[in-house]
This record gives sequence, C-alpha cells and structure tokens, in this order.
Amino acid sequence: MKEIFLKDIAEKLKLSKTTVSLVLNNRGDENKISKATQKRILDFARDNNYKPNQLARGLSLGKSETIGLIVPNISDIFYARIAHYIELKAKEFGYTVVFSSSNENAETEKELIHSMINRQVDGLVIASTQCNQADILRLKKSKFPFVLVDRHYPEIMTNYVIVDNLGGVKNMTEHLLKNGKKNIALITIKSELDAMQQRRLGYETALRESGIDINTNLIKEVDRFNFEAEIKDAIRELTNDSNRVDAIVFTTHYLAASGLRELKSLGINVPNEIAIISFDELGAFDLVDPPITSTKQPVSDIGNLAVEILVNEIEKKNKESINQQILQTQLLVRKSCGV
Amino acid sequence: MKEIFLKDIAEKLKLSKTTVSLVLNNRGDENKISKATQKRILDFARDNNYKPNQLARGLSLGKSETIGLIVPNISDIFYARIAHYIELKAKEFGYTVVFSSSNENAETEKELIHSMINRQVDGLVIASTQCNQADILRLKKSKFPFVLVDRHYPEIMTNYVIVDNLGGVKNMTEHLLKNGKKNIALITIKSELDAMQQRRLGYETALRESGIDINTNLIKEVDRFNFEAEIKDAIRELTNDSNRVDAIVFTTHYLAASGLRELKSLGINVPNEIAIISFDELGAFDLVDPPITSTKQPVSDIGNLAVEILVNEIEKKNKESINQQILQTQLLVRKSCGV
DNA sequence: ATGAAAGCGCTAACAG
DNA sequence: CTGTTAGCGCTTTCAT
Repeated sequence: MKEIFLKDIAEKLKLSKTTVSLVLNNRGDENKISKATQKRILDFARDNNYKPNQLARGLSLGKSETIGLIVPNISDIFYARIAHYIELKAKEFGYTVVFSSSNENAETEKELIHSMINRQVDGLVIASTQCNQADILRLKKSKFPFVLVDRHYPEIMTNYVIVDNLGGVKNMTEHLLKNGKKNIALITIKSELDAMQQRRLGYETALRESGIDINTNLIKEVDRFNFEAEIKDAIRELTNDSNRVDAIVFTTHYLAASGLRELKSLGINVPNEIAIISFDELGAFDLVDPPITSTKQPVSDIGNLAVEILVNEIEKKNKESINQQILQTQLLVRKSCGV
Repeated sequence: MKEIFLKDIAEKLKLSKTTVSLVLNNRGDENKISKATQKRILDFARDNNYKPNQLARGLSLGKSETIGLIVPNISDIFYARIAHYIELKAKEFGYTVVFSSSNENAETEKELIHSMINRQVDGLVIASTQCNQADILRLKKSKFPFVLVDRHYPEIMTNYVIVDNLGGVKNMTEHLLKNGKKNIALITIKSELDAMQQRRLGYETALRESGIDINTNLIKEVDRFNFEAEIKDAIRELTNDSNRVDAIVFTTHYLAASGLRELKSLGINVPNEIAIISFDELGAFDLVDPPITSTKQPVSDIGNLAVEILVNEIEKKNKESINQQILQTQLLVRKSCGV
C-alpha cells in the first residue's frame, strides 16, 4: 500500500487536480461538479486510503489547523489535565495540538512562542511564566491569535481564562476562621505572578475583613525551584514558640504536600495542632492522612473555554472583541481543618 | 516588524536564494561561500529576526523535525510524566513533539496514527491501546520509524521500551509473603494488554514459587472504564467470610486509590486487617493514610530511551536493528503492608 | 462542469 | 563561490 497523492487520483481518474481537490474539500456542490464525478473521486480516495499531506496543505492555505500549547510543565497534574481538555476540545474543532513546556523559564517561553509560530500554528494557548510581558505584548501587537490560561498579565488587554484566585483563597481563609482558627499562616510561592499575588491578597482580605491584623511573620514565600528545602524552614519557624500558628493556607498543591510531609516528620498533629488547607488538588488528597480540604479549579472549563475563544479568534467569527473569563473555584471540605 | 522571507534576504543582499539558504543551514563552509558573504547573511537574518517557515521547509525536505506522541491519556500522571521527559529529550535533538490521547480506543488510535503521519511527523512514540495489532503491524511493514513505550505487542518485532512488569509484581507479592501474609488477592484491569497479563503472571509466579495454589476467587479483573464501581464489589467479595484475604495487590495506582477508598469506607484497617500494595504511584502515596508501598517505574528512562531509539531510527544511524529495552522497577517500602 | 497554471516558502541538483 | 531552475503536494484564480 504505497502513498497516493492528489495528482495520482487526478491521473487515474483522468480529471484535473482542481476538480479532485475541490471535491475532497467538500466544495464539489458549490462548484457544480456532477454528483457522478464526485462519487468517483470520493470512492477512489477512500479505497486507496488517500490522506492529504498537511504540510503542503498548510503551506498553500497559510494555516496548519494546529494550535500550540505552552505550559510551565506538562508533568504537573494541573497542566496535564488542562492539556487533556484542550486536546479534546481542539479535536472537536478539527485542530491538532502541539505542546511544549517552558519550565518556568521566560527565555524558553520566548523561544517556544517563536518556534511554534514558525511551525505555523494557527493560534496559541499559553500558561505563561511569570515575567514575559514583552513577548506577550509583541504577540498582541502582531495580532496573532492567542489566549492566556491560568496566568495572565493584568496590564495587557488579552483574551484569558483564569480563576478567581483572590476569591478562592479568601474562601479558604474564611473557612479556617469559621472553624475557630486564630493564628493563620500563609505559605506561598515567591513570584510576581498575578495569580500568586491574588492568592496572597485573598488571604489578607479575609483576615482584614475579620478585623485581624496581618502579621507578615506568618507569610512565607518560598522559591519555586527550591521549595522543598525552604518549606522545611518555613514550617519550623511557623511552629516555634513565638509564632504558634494553628492553621496554614497553602497556595498550591505541591506546597501543601511538602508542608504536610514536614509537619508529620515533626510529629505535629494535623488538624488538631495545626489545620491545613490547600489551593488546588493532587490526585489523592481525599486519601491523605488527614484528607486535605482543598480548592478545586474548574480544569475542564478552563480548557474548553480557552479553545473556544481561540478558535473563534482564529476563524475571526468575532472581530476584535476581547474575551476574558474569570471562573469560580470550589471548596472541597475534608478533614484537615478540623471537623 | 513584519515577516521576512528567504527571498527578501536574497533580494536585499543581492544574492540568490540558494546562497542564503545554504548559509542559513550552516552549509556555507562546505559550499565554499566566502566568510564575508556568510557574515552578511547571518547578520542580516539575525537583525531582521528571520525565521524559516517550517511548513515550507518540511515540505521541501520531506521531513518536519517533529515527533508524534500517542498516549492513552495525557491527564494520567504516568503518561504526563513520560511526555515531559520525551519532550525534554526531543528538544535536545532538535525535535518538537505533537501529542494526542487515544482514550484507550483503538479506532481513535488508528486515526491518530494516520493524522500524525499526514502531518508529516518524522517518527512516532506510541503507548498503544490494547488491541491495535493491525495498525502497528502496518506501521512496521511501511518501515515508518516508531517506538512503543509502556505497552507492546509480544508477537510483533518492534522497538520498544517497557518495564519488567512480571518481575515488578512478583517482587511486590514476595514482599507481602515475607511480611507473613497468607491469603493474597489481586485486583487488576481486565485487559488483553501484555503488560497486565505480565503483572498477573508476576503475582501467580510468586505464589507458585512459594508453594501456594492459585485461588482464582482471589483474582478480580475490573473494567478499565467502570473500575470505580466494580472495585467496590471486588473488595466486598474479597473481604467476606469465605475469602478473608489479608493482603491485596493492585496492578495500577488508580486501582489502589479506589480500593483504599473503599476499604476505608468499610472501616477496614489497613494494614492491620488487610495490607495493600500498588504497582505505580500517584502523586502523594507517601502521605496517604497509610503511606502506600508501591512500585516505581523509571519514567525518565522510559522517555529518554524512547526518544534516543526513535531519533536513531529516523536518522538511520543504525540501519534495521531493533532495539528492545526492558527496564527494572523499584519497590518503595512504606507502611501499607505492615512494618 | 472541468482544466491549466501559478504560487505558498524552502531546498538542492546542476551549471557556470 | 554563486545563480538558475525545478520541485515538494496542495489550493485557487481564471479560463473554457
């Protein structure tokens, strides 16, 4: 079964490439090609398992029916799940997805954006690293279709699908307050990322609205690449005599996992001595000892909306309109904050 | 900053496209193009941010410097991690990766293989669904470069990178035996997949070698798409009076998670009443109550080797040789089998 | 209702 | 050392 090309079909059927191409692209009727001819072409193509060369097609059309996905790290379950939904939705629209991880590196992200554009992706879904304003801005200026997910730049007017980070963490903190916690700490990632700033703000807002002063000693920012080590120090400080926290809010799942690991190794009882709560989930937070109360992000909505917005923009169904979605999170109450 | 093409460079510099193309592909020296000309071209290209259209390049070259990755499900942490390593390694070799999930559906997998080939990927890494011998065989016949990971077809001579499933589960079962367990059950996925058969065999081999008869009542096969419900029944049966198992081997992580969930809801103490052990890990198995003893797969090796083998084949450094790798797993002993 | 021919942007014989 | 030319496989304008 050797490869067969458009030209081959035309020759065998004694037709022109034009006719064959038209029919194969479902434009036979609109070009008044006889039903009989259409059937001959379609049958022959099917029988010989004809598949167009997408590279040639893309080159000719100026588009590739591919969308690029750039995430910080595809092996982070959160992004893997988003990728999954993006892929499903993209397939519905007839697009394939190409992906790459930036590994939280702005330089890598820049290269990826270029590389993907060179590969003629029709649009981009980006969960951007912290500080890549420049390239995002350039992308916007060039009117290249793209949509930001999970992370956005408040200063740039772009399409995005994000989550209400402030509201989510505010909820979490209030949940702790409601459970009688008095001295609540925050462990977060040191980052310019708006998402992280918003999460911190959520924590602060909840406290402030309850008339509690912010104690900056209780806010620990750890380095994203060195969090395992730094979190140990953070936990030790938070649990020493001068601080005596009774609850910790973690702004992301792997911080919570690390934190809990450390609390356990210190022999501290969760939730009796210290309650914990996590933004975002790991696979088995319900099985963990204790089951961790956490905030669930609407991953499928994020993926679906991102693709819908992007495809809309690519196909310019709506011209020039900017689409910004801020989705709500959901608090899953388990045992780690007391009953 | 508008787009610039090869032709533009040639015109501005009053050179031919050939010269420019040669230089840009680092073949200036071998074609004896003067250093001066080379420098002019390189500088101009850099200053004007020239990036070749990869579609055109691919069409002309007959290759795209892209490799396709097909997995059952990218949101399964195991495949997400493999994808991560594949991507890293591919980048080292100058390849981009395109991915898709087959959702365990052979028909989808077939389409994906074709679709990727149409998109002119240079090679494929496939974690195949259970029963797609036909397409894999066709792929082999057509001499298209590909390598199977995680799952393979024993009847087909292909490149693959898999794990010693039999040995892994045999180890797990022996670990249970060593800990004094007498009545060990197996919960696995109902599947023709060789990997799953091997895991079952590992369990049976361990028992047999210890002189224990296989009791088929203690082997439960659940449907991959309906495992949550079926596992409940399985657990109930295994824990009823006639069976009285004291340990359960789970052949994959999500089965273990579901199983543990059910055991807990039944108020059964793990590991005192029933020990459990899992092939493969979820994110936080060390934090689970109790920490789950499990078998860790060498994910990074799988990804790295797969890409190395594939790129070798694509670039035909070694002609016609078949490369089959069976990697060893590692048992992480925690608390779920007793101390 | 169908065909001829040009063109998408790049590479590569071959010529000089 | 550099240019001419054809061609990768497909789409599309313009004829007929």
